[in-house]
Amino acid sequence: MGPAVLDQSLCFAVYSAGLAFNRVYKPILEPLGLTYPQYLVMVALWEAEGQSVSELGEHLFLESNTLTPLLKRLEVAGLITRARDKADERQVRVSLTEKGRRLLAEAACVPGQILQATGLTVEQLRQLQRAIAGLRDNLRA
Amino acid sequence: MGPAVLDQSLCFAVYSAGLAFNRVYKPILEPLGLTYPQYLVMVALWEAEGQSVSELGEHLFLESNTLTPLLKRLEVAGLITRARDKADERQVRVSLTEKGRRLLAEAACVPGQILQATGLTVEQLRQLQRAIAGLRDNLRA
DNA sequence: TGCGATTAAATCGTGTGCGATTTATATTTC
DNA sequence: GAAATATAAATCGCACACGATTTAATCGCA
Repeated sequence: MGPAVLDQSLCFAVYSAGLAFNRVYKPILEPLGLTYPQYLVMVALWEAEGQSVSELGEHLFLESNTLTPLLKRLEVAGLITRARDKADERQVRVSLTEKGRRLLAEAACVPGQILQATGLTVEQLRQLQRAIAGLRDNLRA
Repeated sequence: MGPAVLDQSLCFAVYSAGLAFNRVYKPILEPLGLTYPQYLVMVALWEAEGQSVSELGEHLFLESNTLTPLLKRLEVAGLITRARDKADERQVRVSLTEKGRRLLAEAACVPGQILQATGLTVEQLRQLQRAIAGLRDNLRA
């Protein structure tokens, strides 16, 4: 191990950038009553309502052991409903409540605030996003 | 929210890449008996032994509420010792045990395995590391 | 010198992540 | 069509993260 190994490690950069993002999101999402993973679920549902737990998991790279408790908290918060699929009762369909739909308007300003905090231009951001998503896909392969 | 908002979001890319890294590290670190955050602490200590909890936290971007329990687990595992600083008893100095020092040899192959999993060249990796570390530093500013 | 302010860890409660297992439903296969 | 298999969620236990508070030691300054 040479000097400053951590400082030069890609995985640590990703890890610590994740922590930093979380800390930036926290005060922004707090007025909405959401944690960052909960916000991700809401974003996924604003895009496509009625997804099953597995489908949500495919989009978020999470499984039911993480999603089920999180979804229950969103349900308690009155933002979503969870109901067994009539055609296949193994699946649970997740839908938005009216309150959950209304939250979209309040959340509209979030991406802009985050963009500002990154200190990047839109073009830099797009490029970095692609590189990191590619890295993630490599890691998952 | 347009289509595939998540897929185009930088923060989600960082978040999901972090998850993916964690999953790659898990089976590699399991034989060493370490989690990824524990591995980071060990790397920091292999670089500089005798750091206080705060100093470790500055390197890892963590605080005592996270580090204290983690360090206690490393202590129980026999890899480190924790002792109050004689000159300033508020601080706790973290040192390696002989077992902790020996683990460095076993961990030597880890970075190579990770590099392989990223599917990147060393030069691509270095560039991406710099970009993400820069992003993190912007977010922390 | 003494006492209020500061600093360093630790503690506590909540919310993720995830491996392993369990439960319930659907599908396959004989 | 019944038993074996497969699939979807849920459950459980453990280890982070982190805001908020507490405890203990040191510092600062009148």
